[in-house]
Amino acid sequence: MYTIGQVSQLFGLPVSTLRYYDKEGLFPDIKRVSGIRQFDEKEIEAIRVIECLKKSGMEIKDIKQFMEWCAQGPQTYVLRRELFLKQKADVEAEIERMNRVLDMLSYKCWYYEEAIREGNEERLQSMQPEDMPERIRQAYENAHR
Amino acid sequence: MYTIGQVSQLFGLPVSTLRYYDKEGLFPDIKRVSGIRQFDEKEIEAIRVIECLKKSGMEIKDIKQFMEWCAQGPQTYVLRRELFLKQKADVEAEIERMNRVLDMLSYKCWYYEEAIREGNEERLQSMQPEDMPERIRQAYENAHR
DNA sequence: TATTGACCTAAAGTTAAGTTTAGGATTTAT
DNA sequence: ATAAATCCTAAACTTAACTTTAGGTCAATA
Repeated sequence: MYTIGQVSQLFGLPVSTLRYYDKEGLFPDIKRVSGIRQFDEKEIEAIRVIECLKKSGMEIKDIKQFMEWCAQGPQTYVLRRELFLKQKADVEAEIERMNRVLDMLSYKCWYYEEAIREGNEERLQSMQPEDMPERIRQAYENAHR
Repeated sequence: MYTIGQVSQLFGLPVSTLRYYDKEGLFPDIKRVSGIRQFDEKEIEAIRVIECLKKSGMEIKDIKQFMEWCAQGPQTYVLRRELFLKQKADVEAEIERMNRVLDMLSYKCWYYEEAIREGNEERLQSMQPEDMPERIRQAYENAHR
């Protein structure tokens, strides 16, 4: 239903990336008409899943494994569910880590607001957590443990 | 106060990585005693910041730039604050994307639970969002827009 | 005293995920 | 019918962030 160029537009992915994915086996049974790839609904959903699994930290070769499981039918449902459960746990952990990063960034934003106001870091550098505003102290302590 | 090996233990970072960071200019005025690096509180906090900025998507060369600003004193406070504000916005956006990824993963977990229960994907593949359980429909639609 | 363990440098090697290049074939618009 | 746009492959190249290797110094222990 779509050419590689249309899919490229649709997802904002370079054509070369889509060809690379195909070469790596991520579209195991994509159709071709005189050599030209025909992306249909199956491949479109595959791309959504690829983007999702990539952002969840999976490598291309493992995504390929998943695509092969899909081609193998019902006997791999359990494996596929396990995979998604694991990625879900990984992403939840990653979001937690990102929230800690956010706490560090919030603390640093506050720190430089104060430094700008005061013209130096003297007071800030010798400040103990208990002397910080409550919100900042919590961010600081979360980021520093 | 710490040797490179102790810092390596403390942060779970390979010694080679710490040397690499130093070579890339991330510890601009680390002290040495007869060639051996002395990591003190300043470098320890630098490593926490490096980890934070790296996870927020910054490259080593830009982190180096930040370390140079720190060495330049109060005249770069504003630049440093801008930097942290930008990274904070980036991380907030990233967390939003990760929540969408999580929605896709939740949908897929549900999908395979059902597929396992039913032994095939017939019904699931022809299912419209309005026929999905509410929680799943929302995840599906958030992941597919 | 000799050997072990922790430190050092410089330079080469690795890895993943693309991207670019070179050389064609095919399709679409004029 | 011809020119421009879009498609194709294979292979070389790129980049960031490390990691490994080879060769060496130095301090404490057996």
